[in-house]
Amino acid sequence: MQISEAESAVMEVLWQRSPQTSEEVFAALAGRQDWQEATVKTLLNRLLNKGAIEAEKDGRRYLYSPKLRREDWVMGESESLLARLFDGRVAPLVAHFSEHRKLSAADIAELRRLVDSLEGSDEQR
Amino acid sequence: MQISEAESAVMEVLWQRSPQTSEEVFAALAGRQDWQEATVKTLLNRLLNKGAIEAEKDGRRYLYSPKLRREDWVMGESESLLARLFDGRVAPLVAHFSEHRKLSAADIAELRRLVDSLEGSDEQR
DNA sequence: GCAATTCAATTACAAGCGTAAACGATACCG
DNA sequence: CGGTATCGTTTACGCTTGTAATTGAATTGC
Repeated sequence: MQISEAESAVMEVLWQRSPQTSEEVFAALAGRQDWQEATVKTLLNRLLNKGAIEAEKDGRRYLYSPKLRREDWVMGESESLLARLFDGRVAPLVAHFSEHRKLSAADIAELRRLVDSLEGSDEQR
Repeated sequence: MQISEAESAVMEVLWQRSPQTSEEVFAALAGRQDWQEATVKTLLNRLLNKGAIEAEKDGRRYLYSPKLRREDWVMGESESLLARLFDGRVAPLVAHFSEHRKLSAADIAELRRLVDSLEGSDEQR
């Protein structure tokens, strides 16, 4: 499921809360993206055709909800990036950030806590 | 500097070794991407226009070299993904992978080594 | 020197994307 | 009822991308 940049902004709104009408989505987007309402409608339609969202009729309007789960999308995007840039593994990405001094002490502490907890409940076989 | 998917395949070849002629790039790509030579030339030209590579005349042909550094490109792509999906931080990405059981024991060990070494030489202020 | 070859540069063309306006059906107000 | 507002649907349009073929300039083999 290929979601474009603009489409993903709409998805984020629906992931936050759903179902929503196109007008609500438009309102939620205002400020961040200053699109015309027509633009939002186009994006909702494209997402519908892709099967990323679904629409339920409510009187004369529609209520839109995600079908694609954010989890799955995030995982897909992440794995794709890791595959293309880091041989598919997470550690080299972390290493790359550290080599470029992009890790704060807080980041490192957070990573440590994570790693600690992972080593605790390991042995997944 | 925006590099498309197809263009990045060409960049990877040039990052591996440079300078190279268009024919060498084409040869290096064969198998992975089965493009016509014309396609490779188009991509080289687009990269030239974008300023991502440079060409040095060598008789009647050109030798192409990267101008954009892989490091910088990788960092840009990575930061963009983190910003869009993980609030700009690395740890949540790692957490997401672990929650979805995408981390092998080897990955975890590698992360631990990394974190250990980072905590050693810390205090960057 | 002229034909054939070889490069790079130009042009092509369909699909996807960002960004909308226009259209058409329906519902509501008076 | 008939005009008007309100939705969703269709159409639009320029830009990028993937994928090439064509053209034009230069070089090299006879």
